[in-house]
Amino acid sequence: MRTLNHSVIKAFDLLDHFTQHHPTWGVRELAQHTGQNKSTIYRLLATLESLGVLRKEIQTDRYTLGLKLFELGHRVQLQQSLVHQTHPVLQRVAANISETVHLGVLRSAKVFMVDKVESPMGLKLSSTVGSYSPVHCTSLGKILLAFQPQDRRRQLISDLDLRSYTANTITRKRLLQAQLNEVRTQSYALDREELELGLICVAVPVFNQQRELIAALSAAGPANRFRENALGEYVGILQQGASAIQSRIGSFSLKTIM
Amino acid sequence: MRTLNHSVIKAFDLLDHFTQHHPTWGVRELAQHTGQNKSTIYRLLATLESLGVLRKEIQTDRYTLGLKLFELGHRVQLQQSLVHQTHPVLQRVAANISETVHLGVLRSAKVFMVDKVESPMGLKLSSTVGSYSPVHCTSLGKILLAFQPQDRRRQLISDLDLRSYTANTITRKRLLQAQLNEVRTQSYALDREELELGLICVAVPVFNQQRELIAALSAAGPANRFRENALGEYVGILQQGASAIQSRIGSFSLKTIM
DNA sequence: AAACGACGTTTCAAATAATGAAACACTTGT
DNA sequence: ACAAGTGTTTCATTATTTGAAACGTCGTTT
Repeated sequence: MRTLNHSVIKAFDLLDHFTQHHPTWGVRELAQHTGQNKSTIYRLLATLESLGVLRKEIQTDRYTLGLKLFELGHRVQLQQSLVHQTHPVLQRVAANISETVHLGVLRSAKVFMVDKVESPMGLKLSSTVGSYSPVHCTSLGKILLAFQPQDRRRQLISDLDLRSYTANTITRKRLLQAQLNEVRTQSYALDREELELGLICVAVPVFNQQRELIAALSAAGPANRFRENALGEYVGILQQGASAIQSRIGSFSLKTIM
Repeated sequence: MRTLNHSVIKAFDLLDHFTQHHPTWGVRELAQHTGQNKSTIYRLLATLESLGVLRKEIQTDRYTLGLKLFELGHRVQLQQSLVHQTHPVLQRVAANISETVHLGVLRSAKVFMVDKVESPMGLKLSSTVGSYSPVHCTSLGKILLAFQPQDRRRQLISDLDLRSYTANTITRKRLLQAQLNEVRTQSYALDREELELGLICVAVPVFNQQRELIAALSAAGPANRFRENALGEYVGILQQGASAIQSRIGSFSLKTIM
């Protein structure tokens, strides 16, 4: 049978607690939060620190993610042919559209940010490669849902938690379903301040040459800079980018990276 | 006493074998290379795969670094105020100088690439954030050595392995010593095809506001584009970037990230 | 000053999980 | 059909992880 190594699982479970939201942890705090014994947590944290995976702040005795993960994480990027191929396209799109551009894939029912290029403007969205966003209130997420095969889409939607972030967030599945149908026919998706007030995004699907959905490409910017009548133009630039990616990645499939 | 978790240490030791040079491993291969039992390796790899830390290629049954590390690695970057502060400066320098720009710090006697912005030119150096380079044959390395406190510098140099990469590589410690003295007086360092033929780099030191050496900033490009009489100009732009970083990072110290 | 509380750290016997040689299952090339 | 190469599973032996309690240290409160 498949007997996994529990210590290693525990270690990575601990690492997952170090989020953008909660970047530092003390021994007792983490022990209490995970329900484990504080000795165990202490030893695991000390081990991870000795490896450079965590770093202990000398003044506070609290732990943070360390450079070893930075190093390992960037080795992955290398081997990820996807990002390597798409980044130049994103740069061009960002330059043309003058807004922050993102590339996201679907991963465990969330939008996983694979790459971004920031807007040249002073006021811009500052987001995070490697982080997750909800699917139901982002343009990337709507694209990634809408172009899923029907049964997979149903499954995903039925498991969704339509948490509300702003007054504009879609919180009813029927409404989401309807909007996804619309997205599929018009081939682009919008997020009108549904995740954050003042933030508007437009996204289009990215297919490989077998016409399998690979990712979604979006532009995001402040609502007051968004010109309603220029929507067609935004979509056009994004679609141009999407097809540039398509011709670059060929028959690349998500199965080769996930 | 300090009793570390051996399983966790072993797991990260395995991860360190997945390098740019050798990105995939099979069970037996890795077992032989580490001198461990193949059952042990098998179970550790299976565990890491179940966590998304490794990914098993379905066709070959070989393992590669997975998206979980990509995710964790990018969480570190966030918390690393250094990169967050310096990236915009690097962008400006890269635009002004039209070459690939790097920011590196000294880590375990090697140059650790913290950030880069690629040249807008077609022909450019394609390097890797999160990787290590030798100190004795890179402009970044020479800066990071030259501006070390004297005793630390002696220690570092005495432990160095002056491996030869090209005919230009400095392989004698006396010569390196002499050049470092020169670097210190002129406040910039050169690498004239010492690591790779056809590649020339210029670097300057980056200090914090306490005048402690934090990092080195370099521009790298093809030798045939390097104009000898424009050296002063390159150095000027880099130094301008270095002082922009200095005023941004304030009293930031390497102790807070390493 | 002394007592307190909160923290990381260490101890040691008991409980548990990791180990490795061998057998197994499977694929690939001869 | 065979051989040689994979990854995978087994199970008794071995070594490690575990957790309650005690310890040392810091800053705050009495």
